[in-house]
Amino acid sequence: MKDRRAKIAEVALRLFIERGYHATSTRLISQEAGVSEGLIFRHYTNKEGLLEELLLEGGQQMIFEIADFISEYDPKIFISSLIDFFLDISDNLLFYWRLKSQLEWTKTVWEPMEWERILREAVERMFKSMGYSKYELEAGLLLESLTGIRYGIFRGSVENISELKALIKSKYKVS
Amino acid sequence: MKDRRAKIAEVALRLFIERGYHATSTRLISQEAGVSEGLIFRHYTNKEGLLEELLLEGGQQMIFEIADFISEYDPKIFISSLIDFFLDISDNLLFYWRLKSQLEWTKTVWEPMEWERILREAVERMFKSMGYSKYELEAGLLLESLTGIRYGIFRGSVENISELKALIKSKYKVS
DNA sequence: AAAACTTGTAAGTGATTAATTACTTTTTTA
DNA sequence: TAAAAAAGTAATTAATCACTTACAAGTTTT
Repeated sequence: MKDRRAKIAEVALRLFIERGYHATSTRLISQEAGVSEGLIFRHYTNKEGLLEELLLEGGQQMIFEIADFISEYDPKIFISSLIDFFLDISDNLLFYWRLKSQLEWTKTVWEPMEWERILREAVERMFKSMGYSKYELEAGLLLESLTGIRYGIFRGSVENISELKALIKSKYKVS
Repeated sequence: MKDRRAKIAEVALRLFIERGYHATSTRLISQEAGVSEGLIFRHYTNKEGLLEELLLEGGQQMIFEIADFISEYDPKIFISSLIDFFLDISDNLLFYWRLKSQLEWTKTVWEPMEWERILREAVERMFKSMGYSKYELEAGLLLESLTGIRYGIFRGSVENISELKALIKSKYKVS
């Protein structure tokens, strides 16, 4: 094993999602990662610091992923891509999505991350260009709805994802 | 103080929401409730039993609340009431909503509660009676979207709740 | 009012927690 | 290649965890 720091992060992310942040001990992380417990604190200031880095790392990955369609000028393609982004949950983003979902409920107010602000602005711009008068409201509705549906997928209460995607796209007349 | 059992439940519910279930110790609950720690275990088998009773109690309150519109035959009134139910978050349901939201992320698959099944069936029935061919899909879309928006309200990312409600209602032509 | 039962507490229990210590090994730099 | 820095560990720390015990006080039943 080479990069043990990365191994710790990888294992911690998986365990935080499977068991929850507070229910995951540093001892368990070290055991599953095959390193000593002290090494965790050598690389990260504390358990919370480890969590924060995971969130930061995931956030940067998100910026990278949304870059594909964020500057798309065709509203149809943009919105269609947005829906795909939220509901086709790729393996490399799955863990980040779940971790973020989990953490949103411990804090009273969740400060939106950079990628969330970038995305919201882009969606608002798009609805404005499509001639919607209440474009901010429309953007909020679409984004929160898609978030809710993604939660539903995680929860196991959404079955026909592809059919549902088609339905949403038809409502926005983008396919 | 008379009913100390109820006091324990009340304090525990508040703390579970403010700090999360795992981050809330039985010691803290007892201190804030003004009782001995042992009394918690006199009334509840264990910490998890306390949590389960809170969920059960809240679930029964939910059944009581949805009873108001669940058997409404007019689709316009039904859907309008449904939207109000999800987005006008009354004080007596606020804690339950938040607790449920929080817990959905520790388990891999969330078994829907009784009130959720009752509600979903009713919404499907309603869309069917309105002539929607894909009534199950439509019900799912509306319910998950409303859940997402409610999450957004909790998170602090939804501002104009009344305007947003009006927008959704206009999309379903129910007001 | 005596017996039976419920409700309450103070003081513990062993286990587990995140984090630190003192030290060794490996890698990088000068 | 010698010195310095970084990466690693085993063992331990004090604090906290959920929960129990042994017993006292209050309430209901007979």
